[in-house]
Amino acid sequence: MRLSTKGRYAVTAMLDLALHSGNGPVTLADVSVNQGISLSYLEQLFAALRNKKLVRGVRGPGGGYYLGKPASEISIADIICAVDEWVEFTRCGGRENCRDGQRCLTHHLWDQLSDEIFRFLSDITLQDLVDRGRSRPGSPTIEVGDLEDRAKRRAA
Amino acid sequence: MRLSTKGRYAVTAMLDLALHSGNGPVTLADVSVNQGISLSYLEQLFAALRNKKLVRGVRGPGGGYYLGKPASEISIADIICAVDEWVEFTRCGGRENCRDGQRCLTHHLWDQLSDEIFRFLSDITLQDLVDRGRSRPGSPTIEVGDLEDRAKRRAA
DNA sequence: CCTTGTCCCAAGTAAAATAGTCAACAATCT
DNA sequence: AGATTGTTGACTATTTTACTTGGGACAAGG
Repeated sequence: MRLSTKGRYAVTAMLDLALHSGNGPVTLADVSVNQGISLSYLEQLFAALRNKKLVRGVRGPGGGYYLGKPASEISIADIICAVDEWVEFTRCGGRENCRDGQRCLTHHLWDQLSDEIFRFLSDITLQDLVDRGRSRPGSPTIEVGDLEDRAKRRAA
Repeated sequence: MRLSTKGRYAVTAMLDLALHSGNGPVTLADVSVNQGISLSYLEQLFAALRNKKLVRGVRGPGGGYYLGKPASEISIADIICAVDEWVEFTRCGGRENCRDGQRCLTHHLWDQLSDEIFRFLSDITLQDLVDRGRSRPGSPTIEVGDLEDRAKRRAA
C-alpha cells in the first residue's frame, strides 16, 4: 500500500465526480478548476482510472466522465491502487530463504501491517464519504469515527 | 498522512530494533544487513527518529540504538510522521473562502478520511506487531483482524 | 594515550516519482 | 463543417528517494 499525493489527487477527483454525478458527465476541466489540479495531470490519472474501469469517458460536446461503477462499489483502496503502482516492499518474496529467519519475521510483520491498512481502506467506499457529507449539510464539523463502525459491521 | 517507501524503511527498521531489544543496543550496521537498507540512509532516517525521541543512540564500542520509549508507546503513525514531513493537502486552509462551496465539501471529506487513516495507524503500536509475531512463532500464516479489535477497545 | 567501534553530521548525486506542458488526433454534437 | 471534449504520446522541470563519500565526535578497552 502506498499513500502519496498522487493517490490523494485521484481520491479527491473521484470524490468530485461522485458529488457531481446526476448532472450528466463531469468534464476534467471542471474537476481541474474545482480541485485545483492541472488538466493534463488529471488526464494521466484518469487514464489509469479508466484502465481499471473505475471511470467511463464520454467524448464529444456534453461529454465528460462518469463513475464506472456505483459509488458504493468503489473503495478508496481501489482508487489508490489504480494510480499508484503496487510495489512489493520486502526483498525476500516468500520463496527465498532468509539469512537468519529474523529477517523474515520482520518482513512478515510488515506484510501483516500492510494488509491491515489495505483492508481498512478497502472498507471505505466513495458512497460512504458522500453520505457523510450529505447527512449534515450545514454542520461545520462532522464527527469522524462512524466510518470505522461501518467498516466493522461490514467485516462481521 | 503519507505512506511512502521511506516510511516503510523506518517502520521496518524500528521493528527490527524492537525485536532485538534486550540484547543491549542494536547497531545500525546490523539493521542494515538484516533489512537490506544502506547504512547511510539508515543514519538519515534515525536522525529524524532521534529528533522525535523515538530512538536513543549510545556511542562507542558496544553502542548502538535503543528504542526511546517502550514499544507499546510507539505507534506506526509516530514513526511515519517522524521521517515523512506532514504536508497539508487541501489548498483552502479552513479560513480561506472557497470558490463554490462544493470545493470545500470535497476537501473536507478528504480531511475526514485522512484523519481516519491517521487514527487507524495511531492505534497500532510496535508492541502490537511484536506480540503478534511472538504468539505463534511456528505458524506460517498469522490471522489478521485482531489488531482492529484491539484498536477498537483502546478507542472505547 | 591510542585504537577501535560506534554514533553523528554535511554535502553531493543518480535514479525515480511528481506534476506538469504541448501537440496532435478521435469521437461526438449542433 | 466546426466546436467540444476525450485520448494518446512525447517531452520537461522540480522534488523526493536512496544512496555515496568523507569526514568528524565520543566512549570503551588495551
